[in-house]
Amino acid sequence: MHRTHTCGQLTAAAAGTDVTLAGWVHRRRDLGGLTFIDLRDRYGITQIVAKSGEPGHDALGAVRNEWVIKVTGTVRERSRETANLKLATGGIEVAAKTVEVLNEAKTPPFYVNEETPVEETLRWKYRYIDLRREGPRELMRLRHEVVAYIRAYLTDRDFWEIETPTMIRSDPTGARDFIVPSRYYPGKFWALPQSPQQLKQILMVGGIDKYFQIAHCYRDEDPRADRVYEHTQLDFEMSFVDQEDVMSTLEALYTEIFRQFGRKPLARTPVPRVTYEEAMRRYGIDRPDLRFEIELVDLTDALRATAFIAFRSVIDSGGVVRGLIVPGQAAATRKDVDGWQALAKTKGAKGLASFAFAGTEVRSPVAKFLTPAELESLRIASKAKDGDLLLAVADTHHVASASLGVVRERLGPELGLADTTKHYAVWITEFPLIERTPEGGWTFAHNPFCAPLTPHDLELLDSDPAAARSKQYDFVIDGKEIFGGSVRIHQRAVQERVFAQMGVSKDEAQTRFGALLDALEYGAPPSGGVGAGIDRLVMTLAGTENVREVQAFPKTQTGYDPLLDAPADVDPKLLEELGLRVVAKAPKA
RNA sequence: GGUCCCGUGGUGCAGCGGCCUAGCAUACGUCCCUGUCAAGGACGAGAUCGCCGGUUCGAAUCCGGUCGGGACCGCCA
Repeated sequence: MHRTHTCGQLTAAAAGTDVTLAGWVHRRRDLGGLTFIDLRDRYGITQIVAKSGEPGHDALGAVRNEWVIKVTGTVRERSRETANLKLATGGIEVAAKTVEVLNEAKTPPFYVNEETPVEETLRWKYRYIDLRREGPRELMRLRHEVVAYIRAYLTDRDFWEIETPTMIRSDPTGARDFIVPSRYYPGKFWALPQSPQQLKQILMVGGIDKYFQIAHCYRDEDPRADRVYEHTQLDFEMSFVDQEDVMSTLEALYTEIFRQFGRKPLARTPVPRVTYEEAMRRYGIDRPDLRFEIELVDLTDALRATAFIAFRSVIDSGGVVRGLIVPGQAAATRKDVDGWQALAKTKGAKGLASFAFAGTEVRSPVAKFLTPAELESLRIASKAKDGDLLLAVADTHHVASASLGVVRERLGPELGLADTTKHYAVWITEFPLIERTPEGGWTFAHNPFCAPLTPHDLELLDSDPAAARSKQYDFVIDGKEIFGGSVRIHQRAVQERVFAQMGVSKDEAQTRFGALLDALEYGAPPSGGVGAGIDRLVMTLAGTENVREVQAFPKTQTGYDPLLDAPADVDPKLLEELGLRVVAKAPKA
């Protein structure tokens, strides 16, 4: 061993003993006849000292920041005046007797010993230097501790951790697959899993009963601040359970995770539950941010008799007028409202009407189209207070709600409405089983294996498919989906019925999902589980908005790896063996 | 596929038509200094302002393109 102790370990109890420490030179303070070194490793910082004439003095003067050195010396208690209360080891120092340079270092491209911002690409290229910094290191620690906790927690409760392959069959469901060419089967391809969904259900058929995995998942879609090519999920499944069992198991786990690792407490436990229908009606979104309590209101009845054509026509055709109170923003500028309107339009709104309630007057671009009585009805229906602004959208219930929902999400941070001292968790339940595609067909709302909520919901596929609900449940914190899961369909006939609704024939289903469908015929137990993003969990715990911060070796927004300089060309011989020929070469290469 | 923002010594920022021979902080180098802990002091080296083209008497500064990065929409759990 190169050391007897770490740099975060020594206290006055060790005074007088000889020790050997090894680490990086964090900082050097050379006073001429007296030189100090802060020696750093993952565990902490210890001050090394040598006076003129003492054996280590010359060597300490010669080292530079980030050199790797090994120091042997005597632990010395510091006097009260010279102790450093900011360091755990600040009560002692090591008087150097010998200093061995294990490795010199070039001047680093950015600071290790300061918490100043550095351009991301540079950090990822020199991630090995970045990780020496306290902030990045502590995120790695947090991530490790959370994962270790999950493993221990689930192991204690009879779950088995089982690895599933990272090369599986491509399925054109959901996101674009990353694919890997096969050498034995030229022209055929493996796919990297977007999640181990089918495999974990098959494990349940195999009688594993309780399974989890810390699984890498891949999808080839354009990265964002909070999503990247590859992420890690806690994949989790249990047999002979219904929705309540899975939810209570996970709520217990996550409550405990937030209690142990969260910077902020959970605002409400047990975690409240809201159905999808209620979430859309009250918040206009299926992952509401409950750190602020403003809710959507219905204005249709207040305008039932209006002559204003924009509202009239919508109401006549069965639509609704929905509203959102923006507290205290009666003085909002045209520019503010335009910004919110642009946001509302991204969710399909044709426009966004605003009504400012100031004293007895109601100011609105559309005021001239409404009677005083109607304006008063709006005030009553929206419960607007003096100084409030009412935003309104007329459309179908879904479009009007969703449009105001995105505006609501924006208002929280923009107007500082959110209570940022706590985490606000909520369960969303009773999702639709299927939903309309833009082309007018049907597709699954979450994943194709989600069980109908009741037998009646399965029957609804024949009469009113959009009304059919499922045993899907999402766990949302502060407006972010932390995990989602469902109880699965465990009977082939039911699964095929759901596929049929989405226009997937029996043959096609057999081709794409044959392994799972076959398994369902050999005694599949009822089961349920979740896929829970680890990256997003750690982000939420740490309060960071950027996934790359919680990954050890991140890629850029264009999927480039600055550290390994990947993707890269491969040996043409390899292409030949694989039966591949590059037809078009991207200009970036 | 699209929109917006950014690109200036190693790092982080300022400068936004001539006053820039490009400023500040920090890092880096040399020297002084025996109780520092973001040590202090003195001196020094280091950038033709991402790249290409244009406008102009004159461009880091304005315009167009391009490359790279970031945020977002599309897409995506």
